[in-house]
This record gives sequence, structure tokens and C-alpha cells, in this order.
Amino acid sequence: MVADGAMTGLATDVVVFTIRDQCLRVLLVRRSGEPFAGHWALPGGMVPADEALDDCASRMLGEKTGVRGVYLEQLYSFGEPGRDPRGRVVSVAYYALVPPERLARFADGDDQLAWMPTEALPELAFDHRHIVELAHRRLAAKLDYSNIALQFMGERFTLSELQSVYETILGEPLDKRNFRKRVRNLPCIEDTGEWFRAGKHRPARLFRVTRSDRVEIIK
Amino acid sequence: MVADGAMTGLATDVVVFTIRDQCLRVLLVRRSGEPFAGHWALPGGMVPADEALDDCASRMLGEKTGVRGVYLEQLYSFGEPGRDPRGRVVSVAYYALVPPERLARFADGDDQLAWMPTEALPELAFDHRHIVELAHRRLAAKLDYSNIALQFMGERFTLSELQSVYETILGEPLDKRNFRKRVRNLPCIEDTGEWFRAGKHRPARLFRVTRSDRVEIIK
DNA sequence: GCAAAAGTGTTATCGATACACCCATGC
DNA sequence: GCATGGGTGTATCGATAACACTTTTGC
Repeated sequence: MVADGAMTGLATDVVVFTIRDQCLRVLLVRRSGEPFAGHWALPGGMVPADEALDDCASRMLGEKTGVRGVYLEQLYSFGEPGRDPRGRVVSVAYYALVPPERLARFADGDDQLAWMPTEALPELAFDHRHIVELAHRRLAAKLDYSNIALQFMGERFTLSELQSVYETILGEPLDKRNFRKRVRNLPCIEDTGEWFRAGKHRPARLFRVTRSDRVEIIK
Repeated sequence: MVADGAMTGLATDVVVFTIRDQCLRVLLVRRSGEPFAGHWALPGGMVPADEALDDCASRMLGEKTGVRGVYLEQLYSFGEPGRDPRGRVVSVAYYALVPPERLARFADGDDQLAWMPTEALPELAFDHRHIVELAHRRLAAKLDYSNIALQFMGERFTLSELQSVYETILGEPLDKRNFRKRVRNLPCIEDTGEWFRAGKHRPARLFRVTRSDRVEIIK
């Protein structure tokens, strides 16, 4: 192992985003132990010495949501001495995007887990509120120059649904025609030829994401 | 302190950029001890338990260059088990930008330190080459949507010097008239009214950065 | 007077924005 | 037939990109 007094606790915390009811929501876990017992916190935990950071974040996401293979990106590392009252713990924060359909019957009925709207978060443990805010800003910024929003979409989706995702994250309405113009000639989106009927109005075209679900820089 | 086996070494490494001879250069340190003894590496080291990550990076920058108060930004954290043969060490990488005039008579004559062009790096210790490449990409990306390049400029500078900084980092020539149009109406740049005479040609106007040396998002 | 870098405007093109009405369906 | 959300096109504006010659100085 390594010399001198630079031994510290190493953790990852994951800001897991989804969208439900026109709300951008974050997965929170109620803490059972001290410190901050009873407070809501991000899912996370200590990183075992033989596990890569990405793998650890991915595993924690899987343990809490049952979901694997979704978009996951390192956000920032937080290491203020004093951010954890037990001693020096560096948290490598990640954020993840999960399409709501992949959360079907999971994480409900468990009162230790909650999907809370980013606009109405309770008091969070540690510096987790700050982490959530940073993640939200990063996500919103990426909407402008990448196709990252597709990570929230399921197998098939309508353009109105996609627009709603943008509006929810950005917190502002977008022009329908301009939005569709922009998005229809993206190479990563494809018309399935199928139609979605819902309610008493005209059916909507269904689209799908082509091939890779890679996040690409556009523009 | 913190429970269980998640104890690891915590380090910071800093990619210190400067520009000299139309080259983007990185500060490297020759390693004396194992592992990678004799190899070139980024300046860095273990983070004491009571020091913030930013402070540690800033201190390491200061120790090697004598420079303080320059632009410094967290880049990414690297934690592959196996990236350090001694055991698990997580490195929180930073990058810093130093105007060449602030390096006047420092870091020369010391054959354990070198400012190497990013285009001709020797073999580096650990995953440091990867870190340098990531930092370079981040820096180049930020040229497009921020005024970060001003961090390389001294007290007063000509527009040709500034353009040269852009061209050096991007690795491609820019149109002089378009460049000046863009940059002349930035609020953060100001004509000093002074002139710079060098060689047998027309003198150049000298500019300065106004007020804050904050990096701002532009466009 | 010549070499060397500083300085300067116009035009064309592209992308972004603003904006309002008809369409298909369920009830 | 009416309420609901789905779907479409054009005109304007501003930003970007391409492009070449004159000016000032030192020698």
C-alpha cells in the first residue's frame, strides 16, 4: 500500500435522475445510521479497494433501482475536510439518467426510497444538495449541445414526449415547430412508421433511437 | 474515522499548462523513487487528511512553479485499481493555466523539471499521458465558449499574441479579421491606449483584461 | 524602398427565432 | 360538433465565414 498519512475514506454518490409527472426527479435514500440518521441522501457508499469508480457507481445504481446499462457520467469530486463529520471522506459524484419505463414496479412501496422533484427537495445529508444542483446544471447544459435527452426515452416515443423532457429539464417552454425541425433531422432518431393513440385526439408518430445509445456532441 | 475497507491513497495531479515558442507546454517532474523511477510525471502527490482538494492542487502548483493565484480547475478523478502498482490510489486531477511571463526565471536550470510541448511528450508515469490529453481537450473546448484563453495573457498584450494563443491550443490558424471582430467587443478586454514596438514593423495596440480575471461563459 | 507584422470592411451563407393555423381522433 | 393534442412552413434577423489590401515602422 501507499505511504504516509494520506489515507482517506473514498465514496461514490450517484445523482439518479428520472422524469415522471413532468418533474425531474432524483432518487433519495433515507439514512438509517449516523451521521444524518433519518435524513434523505443520495445513494452511495464506500468504494472497495479493488473496484473501479465507474463500476462502483454503476453497482450502487443497480442495487437501488434494479437498472443496469443506463447513462452514467462522472460529475465532480468533493473533498472538503469536514464534509463528513466522521473524518475525511472524498466523494466522487456521478449522475445517471434512467428512462421512467425502466423503473416500472421498482422503488415504490419502499418508504426508505423516494423519487423527489428537484424543485422541492427536502434537507439532504452532507453536501448532497449541492451535488444535485451541480448535476442538474450539467444536465441542462448538455441538452444544448448533445443528444443526451434521448437517455430518458424508452423504446419508442413521440416528439411531444421528447419535447416535454427538454422543457422539464430546462424549466422553460420551447417552440413546437422549431423543436421538431431541430430534432427531426438528427441522424440518431428514426421514424418507426408506427402510431401512438392516446385519448381523444390525433395519433402521434412513434420514433426510436437508432443503433447506439451513445451520447453524441451535436451542432 | 470511517468504517470498513474503503481506505485508499488519495492524490492530486496537476496538468500545468503554459505557452512558450508557439507551443502549448506541460510541466513535468522527473520521478526519483519507484515506481516509474526516472520517468517524467505530472506534479502531484498525496493529499493530507486536513487539506481541501483545491488547496492541495494549488499548493503543488505553487511548490513546483512558484506561482500562485492562477486559473485552476478540477478535471477528473481517476481510480482504476491498478493505475498505481503500489495499491489503490485515486488521483483527483486538476489543470492550471500560467501566463509565461510569470515563469520568468523559474524552473530552468533544474533538470528534474521540464516544460514539454504537448505534441512531443516523452513516456509518462502512470496514466499521466491520458490525463494530459483529457486536459488539453477540455481546454480546447473551453476556448469556444468562454474567455479562458485570457488566463495565459500577461498584464498587457497585443491581439496578435492573443490570436497566437488560440491557434496554438487549437492547432489551426484563424482568420485575423474575424478573430479581432470577435474579441474586440468582449467586455472583458480593454484598449490601454499604449503601443508595443517590436522589430521593424508597425507598432501594435496593447490591451489589458478588465477588472476580474474570472473565466466567463460567452456566446 | 523593402521587409515584416499591424490593422481594417463587406458580402454571402447558415442557423436560430418568431409566429398561427389545419388535422385526426374520441366522446 | 367540439375539445384535445398532433402536425406543419415561412420570413426575419443575427452570427459566422470567406476574403485582400493599406499602414507603420526599422533597417
